[in-house]
Amino acid sequence: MGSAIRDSPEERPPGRETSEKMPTIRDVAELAGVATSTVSRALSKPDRVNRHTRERIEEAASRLNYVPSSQARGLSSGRTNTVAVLVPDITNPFYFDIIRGTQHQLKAAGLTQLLVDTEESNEMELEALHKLRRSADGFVLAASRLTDAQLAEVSGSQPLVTINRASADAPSVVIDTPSAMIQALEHLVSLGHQRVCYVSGPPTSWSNSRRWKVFEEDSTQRGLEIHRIGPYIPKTTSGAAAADAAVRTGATACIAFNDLLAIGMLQRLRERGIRVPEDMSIIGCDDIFGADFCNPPLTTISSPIEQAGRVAVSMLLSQLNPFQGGTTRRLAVMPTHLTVRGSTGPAPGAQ
Amino acid sequence: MGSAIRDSPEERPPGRETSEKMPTIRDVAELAGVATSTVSRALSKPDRVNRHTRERIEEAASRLNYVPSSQARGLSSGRTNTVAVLVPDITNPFYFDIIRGTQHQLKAAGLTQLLVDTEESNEMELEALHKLRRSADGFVLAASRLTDAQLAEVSGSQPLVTINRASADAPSVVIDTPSAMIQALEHLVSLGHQRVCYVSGPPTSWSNSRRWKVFEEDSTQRGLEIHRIGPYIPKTTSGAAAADAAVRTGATACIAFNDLLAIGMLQRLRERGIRVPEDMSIIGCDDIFGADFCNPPLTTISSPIEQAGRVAVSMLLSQLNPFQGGTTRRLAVMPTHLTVRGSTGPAPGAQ
DNA sequence: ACGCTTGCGGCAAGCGGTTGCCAAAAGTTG
DNA sequence: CAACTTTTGGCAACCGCTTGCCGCAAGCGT
Repeated sequence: MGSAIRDSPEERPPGRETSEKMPTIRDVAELAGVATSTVSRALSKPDRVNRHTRERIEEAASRLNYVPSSQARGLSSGRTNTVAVLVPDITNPFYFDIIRGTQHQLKAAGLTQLLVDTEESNEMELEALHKLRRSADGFVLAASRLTDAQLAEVSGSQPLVTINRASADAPSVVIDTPSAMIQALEHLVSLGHQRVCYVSGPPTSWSNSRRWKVFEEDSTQRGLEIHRIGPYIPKTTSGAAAADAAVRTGATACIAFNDLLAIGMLQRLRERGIRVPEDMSIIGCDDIFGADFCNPPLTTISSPIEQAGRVAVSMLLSQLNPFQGGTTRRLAVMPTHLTVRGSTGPAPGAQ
Repeated sequence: MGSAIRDSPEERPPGRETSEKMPTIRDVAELAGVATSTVSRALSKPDRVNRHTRERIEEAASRLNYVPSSQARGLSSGRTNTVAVLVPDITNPFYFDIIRGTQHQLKAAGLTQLLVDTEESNEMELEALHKLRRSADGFVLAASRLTDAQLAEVSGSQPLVTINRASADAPSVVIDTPSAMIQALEHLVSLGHQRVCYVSGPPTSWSNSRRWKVFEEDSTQRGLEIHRIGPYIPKTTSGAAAADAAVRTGATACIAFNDLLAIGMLQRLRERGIRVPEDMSIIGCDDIFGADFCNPPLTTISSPIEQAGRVAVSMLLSQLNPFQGGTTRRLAVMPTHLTVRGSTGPAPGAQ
């Protein structure tokens, strides 16, 4: 852009009929007979301009079908009106719900969402954070794979909130799996299970370690025999290997890192003729799409995932506009509970 | 921004320690001892600048941790390097796969994806198209709910490609359900079914009418007794009503608009003690996440959904850069096939 | 050695808005 | 009616980057 030629203002290059030039703020100003600055103000700070003038401007704008360029706006104002949401795996239904939540809340605030799939990779996450620095006003990191140090550093330089990843350095919304994990173990124990197994997910996942920790502590306290297998990639396809390993441990019940893994196990066990829940009970985590209609329906730890996404955005917003009331919470804890379905039952041989 | 004060260049407003000013192209130019234009060129058209100079610039850039502002870049170049993808329902697994496909291909091309959920609404779709005109170089409309006229108009003013919505006015990638629909009916007939029912989806969905049309024609030709129920919102929750209605028609087999509906029906039928496939066969459409592990596993029409997303982006790209070889196809047809699982079986009473 | 093509880098004018400052207009007050 | 305050709208300087046009200098052919 930016030709220095200004000789014949009416001259138009031939061709290019595709779309007549888009109207700019200048066009609106001209049509309304005011300066561009007035148009700008009329549109973004309505009180700063006389009502009559404003109406004239608004009419001109709509007559021209004018839409301000968010690019230009961002350039001069410094804000992009965009929030980037980073998820480790866009195909995982768990994140779908988060995405839905963030999308909803962002739209309500008039911001646009930039969705990024980091493919479970620390590097990609870091890179995205870096490259999008200029393009987003803030970030929502769902299940960040960053190290504590990285997180601290990033958080120091740009507004961000994490989901399912507590940190002293960044505001977070965490899903309170521990309490439901205890409910899950309670449930298993009451069904007579003595040998339980935790099927673990990604080693870099904060929730994974958190779930394991609670599992271990609580099971130990209850005097259960505990096993741990994994780590597995949290997809249904890893479920087969997990199922086989689980069977070998001799456990009668498994709690899987997430539903995807649990569902994969269900499929494999069925394939091998191992009955669920008669021979083995399975509990998942998250209550994602599909957990209610798999076979058998999955007993799982339900969490208000979508709400978590919404809360995350709210927290981010209050960080971006420190005024507007709204205490800037550093931590939001979302409650969870055990949803009992068909994949858990009495331990084999229990009376 | 844009204070007119330039008196004391070193003066800095107090506070604002959050993040030191981001480096601009100017800083890089200074550090490398060249003009900003040279930096700009070194970074975007590497051949236009001497190798030695380029290296010096690159080093300076990385030393400063420089990331060009896509906003400013877009403002002057006219391109946003962003493509908006509009889907009717972000929570529908079908679109997940599309999103994944587009995201993948866009990233490969160095573009960013703007995801928009239009909530099955014609108005929202139109509005998004309008508001994002300036923010995106092009659009991918998945299962557009626009009318033909609207689509024609929009398509005339901005680059766009549709998925599952053929149109003379816009390039499209359509999933060839018809051929698989015939496979499905063939499958049912060979199992002895005589009375079949189509469970329809959104009336504004092009694929819905398309599927119904083929269903009707082919069934008639085969001399089957046909029924049609609906329309239903394509979610599992509508499946219950659909199942009840289907049972009342007396049909022994149903083909549902999509898997969501089919899965919902499966659940309801099970609840009512109607066995699938013994008492009734169910066929879905799309082969989404979950179709393989529901109970019973769903016989469905599989489509290369993710690939459709990828192809759509490719077509859009060749529209955006008319050069770069690559015939600008106006239509891509994705093949489909019937995947037989457990939800279909011999017609009740058939020998 | 000279005119010419080429390669490389700089100049500066924008892109389309926003916003600090200011002055004219309008409203208040004594 | 003059002096003073408040509105309201315009001016113009950017925001950070791209790009058309130029000019300088090195490479070339004869």
